[in-house]
Amino acid sequence: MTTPSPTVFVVDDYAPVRRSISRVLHAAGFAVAAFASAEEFLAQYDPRTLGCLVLDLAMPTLDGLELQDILAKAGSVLPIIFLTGTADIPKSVQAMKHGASDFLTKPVNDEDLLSAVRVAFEKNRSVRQQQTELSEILARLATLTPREREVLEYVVTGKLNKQIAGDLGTVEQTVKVHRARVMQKMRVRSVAELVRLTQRCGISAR
Amino acid sequence: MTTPSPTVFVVDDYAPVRRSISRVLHAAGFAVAAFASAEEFLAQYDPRTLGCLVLDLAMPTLDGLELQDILAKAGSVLPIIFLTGTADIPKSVQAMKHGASDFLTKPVNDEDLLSAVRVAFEKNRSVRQQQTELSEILARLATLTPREREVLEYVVTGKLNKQIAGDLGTVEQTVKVHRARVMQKMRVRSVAELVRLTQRCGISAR
DNA sequence: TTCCGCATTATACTAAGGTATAATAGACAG
DNA sequence: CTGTCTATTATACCTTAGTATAATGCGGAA
Repeated sequence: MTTPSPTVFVVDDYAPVRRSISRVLHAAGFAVAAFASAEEFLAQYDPRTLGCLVLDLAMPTLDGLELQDILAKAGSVLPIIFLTGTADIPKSVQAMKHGASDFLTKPVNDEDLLSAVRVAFEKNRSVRQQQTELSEILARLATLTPREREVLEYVVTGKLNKQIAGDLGTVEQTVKVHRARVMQKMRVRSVAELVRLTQRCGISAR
Repeated sequence: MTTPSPTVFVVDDYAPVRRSISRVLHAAGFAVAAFASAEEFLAQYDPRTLGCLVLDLAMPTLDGLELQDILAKAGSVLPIIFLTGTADIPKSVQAMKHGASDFLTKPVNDEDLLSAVRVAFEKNRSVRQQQTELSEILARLATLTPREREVLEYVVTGKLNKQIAGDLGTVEQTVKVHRARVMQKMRVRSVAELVRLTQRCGISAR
């Protein structure tokens, strides 16, 4: 299993634009993969790939905004740089509201494009970093038994062992055992660290 | 000292637009304050006022984007809904990147405007809510002595009293005293709660 | 100088958390 | 049916944390 290398995906139905953009990006040292339609891109795209997407707004079948929607619903965090030849303000605003990294107009200035791509790469790197940390935490959480998980939630709200025991209808010693396993499985050595971890994944919202 | 009531601020250099927009908003039950220029608005605006700003993009002296900049630098969280008669994509994108709540085109549909204003009001309400909570926490932090503050930072990283004492070059009992005062002044009863509070204001970033 | 806030230290005790060891019991998979 | 996982409980002991009380020293403000 090969990990795909960071790539700029270019999706535009107009071949000269694809070529021109690909050339500029390639000359700047980026790996580029160009597609003539959103469908082609979706068929090829490996979500694990780092990078960003340079996306034409107006395309025949699936347009840019629709692809943005599809990717978002699929949980993608690939930053999108839109390109458009038409001056459609509402669409640019919608794209930005939905999290587009940037929105450029054709003909696009080379430096603007490269700068946008660099920003997008950095965003992607940072989001992936956070995702990695989050999934590490979730992996640890997954090793907890239901009871341990329950105890965890009480612990991070600052409850005492005896209170937890009372609420769970058991005794303090039982709670201590679960609690010790929680600390061990979550790989922390203090309640403070535990609270930090769990804060990052929405636990303990009470 | 009267607390200003939630208001839609309208800034547009063209009187008919001001009137038309004010009328629509007023009819929908919003308090409205209209200004013919960014300067006039700045002279009158009380940052404590809740609401939002409906702002014309192109104006003679200070334009919309510049006002957005000024407000942002002043720490304003007043949501801005831009209005524009021209189809300038780069400006719409810049406005959105800089945190505009929405960006509408003239002539603006009444329902679009009202809906944008409602969204902006809600954003403002929510941000203010968070600001209030944050300032409450900061107020408590401000009551800590330098030493207590120092101890706080160690506590929320999960350090033991003896470790803290060692690092601060003092003894455990001293740390206990400071620690007790910290818990009292921050009005929490467990380390978990303390970590929660401090997480919200950037403390303990180590 | 005197009062007060701050930091410090000490003694003493209580409460709570953490660890080790061991045993029991139900559920479920092989 | 047997072994493993999970949950439970108990005993015992040690480490930390929390609290109360008291006292000392320092530096700035009145």
